[in-house]
Amino acid sequence: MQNQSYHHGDLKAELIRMGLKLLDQEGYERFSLRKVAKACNVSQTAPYRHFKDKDQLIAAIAAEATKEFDQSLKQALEKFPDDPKKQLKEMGIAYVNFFVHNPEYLRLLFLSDIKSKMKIDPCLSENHFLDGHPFHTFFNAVKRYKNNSPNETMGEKELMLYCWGLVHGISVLIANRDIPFEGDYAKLVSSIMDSEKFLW
Amino acid sequence: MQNQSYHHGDLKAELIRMGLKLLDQEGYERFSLRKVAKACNVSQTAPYRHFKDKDQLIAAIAAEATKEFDQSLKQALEKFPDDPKKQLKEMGIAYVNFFVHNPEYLRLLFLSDIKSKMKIDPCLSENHFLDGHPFHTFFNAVKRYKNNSPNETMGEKELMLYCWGLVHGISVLIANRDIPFEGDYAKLVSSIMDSEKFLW
DNA sequence: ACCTGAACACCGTTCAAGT
DNA sequence: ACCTGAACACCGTTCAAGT
Repeated sequence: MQNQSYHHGDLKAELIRMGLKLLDQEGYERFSLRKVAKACNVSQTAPYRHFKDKDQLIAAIAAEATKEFDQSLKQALEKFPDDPKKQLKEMGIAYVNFFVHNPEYLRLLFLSDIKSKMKIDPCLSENHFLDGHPFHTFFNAVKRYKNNSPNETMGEKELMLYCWGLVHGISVLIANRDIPFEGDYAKLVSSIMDSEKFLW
Repeated sequence: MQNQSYHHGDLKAELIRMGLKLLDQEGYERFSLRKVAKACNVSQTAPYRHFKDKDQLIAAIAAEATKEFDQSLKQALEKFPDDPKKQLKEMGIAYVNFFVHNPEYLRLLFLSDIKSKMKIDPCLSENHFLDGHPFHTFFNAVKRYKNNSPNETMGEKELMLYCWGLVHGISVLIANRDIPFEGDYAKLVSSIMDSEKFLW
């Protein structure tokens, strides 16, 4: 497949791809630079030609995961192009589903000391408001809902914190198995999302 | 103060206390057994008399943090002994405040691989339903609210996931600075909690 | 420009040995 | 029973050296 990659300048992409894979398999806490290098069949110091340090590799991997995440959210929006409220609900469900199926991404994107890892890619860092960033995608959906719902009393920011906070919290609790309920989580979640009491 | 502790069997408590302090100062990712031992003026292997491995120390520290957390929640409940709805709201605010002021506890309690660290203390593990555990405290508050609100259409479990998820998500986003809003977070949060649209 | 191997400081953990 | 010191395997990172 990628037979022209080794020793040819594709190592950087290879490290990111392999890193993502190992991170998924072994978990964030057992992730190591040396393992990634070994898995790519290069020496332990080879990654330093492409990344300043371990944190920069992690940042690059996080940027990749962020891209996948953003795509999942956008995909959900497409289901109801004309109904901002349904869009918001569908996106919330997609949010939870994404992290339930990729629990290690939660640690990668939200729990690591990303502060120091943020400088490498526009997907991370303070430019949350650029297109391609989940925050941007999510916030836009919230704004469309707000503009379309004259009876909504909450402001955009409150709505954003409320909606994101809710789906994020639910994702963490379910993906991490911190909340000990047996049975069908999807049902629980969608029953929350469907409740007319809330904005959904 | 604790002059009779070294070489006297108090090392275990000392390790937990010092571990909590170092975890707060240096963060979960830079936490190390050897540093804790050195800070307690014992050799690097001394902790192994009291804990099977590093994870068991972390579990003991997490149990301590869990206790503090539970006390914060219970304290909030006492403000409105007769109003389950106000209690729930007040507890939600306390939840967010606790983690905003102890951001490292979020990593400790919810992001670490606690699965493997759970066997040491009743505060963790599957006995979420025992008294002394925040889950128990929170769930009871939800039940009281539900029993007192005949118009509430959501079931207990949905309410639990909804309430816990919401305050947890908000805690993570604010404590981690993942949501880039300038200004007064407390105001945003309490405006969400005060919204009559939601059960609060 | 890109990669390697030796080296250093720091980990977690085990084990034989001391009191 | 409780603690120490040497030792081992594994880290991240630096540096001189190879192509």
